[in-house]
Amino acid sequence: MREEDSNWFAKWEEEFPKPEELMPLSQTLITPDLAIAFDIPNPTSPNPQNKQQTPLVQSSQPNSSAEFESGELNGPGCGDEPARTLKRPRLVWTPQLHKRFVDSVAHLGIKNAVPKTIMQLMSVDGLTRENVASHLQKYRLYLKRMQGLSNSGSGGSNAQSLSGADPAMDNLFASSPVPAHFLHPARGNSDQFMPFVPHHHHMGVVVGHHPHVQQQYRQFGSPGNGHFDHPFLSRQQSQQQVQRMGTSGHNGNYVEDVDSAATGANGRKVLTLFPTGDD
DNA sequence: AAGAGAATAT
DNA sequence: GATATTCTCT
Repeated sequence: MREEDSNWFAKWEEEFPKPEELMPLSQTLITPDLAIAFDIPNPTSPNPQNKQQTPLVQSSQPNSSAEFESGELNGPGCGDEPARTLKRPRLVWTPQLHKRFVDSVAHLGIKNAVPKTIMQLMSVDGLTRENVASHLQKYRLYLKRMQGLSNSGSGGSNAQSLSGADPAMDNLFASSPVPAHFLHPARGNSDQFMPFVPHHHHMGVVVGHHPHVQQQYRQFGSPGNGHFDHPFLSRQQSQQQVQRMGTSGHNGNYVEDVDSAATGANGRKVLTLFPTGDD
């Protein structure tokens, strides 16, 4: 069909931030606090940069980073558990994260859009299946609600301009467009499935205690590749080599999705990525 | 046994 | 209300 169909993933890929644009994320399996508590020297790089203690959260970049919000503190008394059993802070679904989520779901097709697959496609470090499952549950609710309200010839994809019956709009889900085919059930539509392409864009997952220090959480390079057993390829890829699939057609790709979500026709960039508290 | 989905809890 | 956790069913 159209080349859009054949290259959908290429275009989709372009939506993602390039490695350079991603947050510097230093590979930290152990939280700084934990490391200090155990007198473990920083296993990664010496990190000459002093991490900013400023409570400033998300504003430096349109980085696609998920944020965690730590509800409880793990005092120095309970620091004997491996990081594995440590309780994860609450995941905060930022518009970026959600965008990623929606994109994944959209491109997977409803059929394959199950938590595990979505999670893999999203390739967000630290994201768990339950995180996705939980979000998916809510997202489906949102879609369902929307279907119910928009059945009267919404004509377009902006079903949200119908009755003001979508309070969820101001929260999160409205921040990313819902693919049209989501709004009406799959009819006679052949299942479009695809082998997921593991992007090694690691979105940083940031954990915050309070409006205070943020720590970087673990980073999973779960490529989900089961067929990389080539004997001659012992440890082939670091996450620095970003293999673009033959999309070398154009290189002038620029991210515009998330950022231009609120970009008016004027071309003025209104940063509404996060609640800057300005509006 | 793993995982999806709904129900329930925090 | 948002996200996590538990439970049931496949």
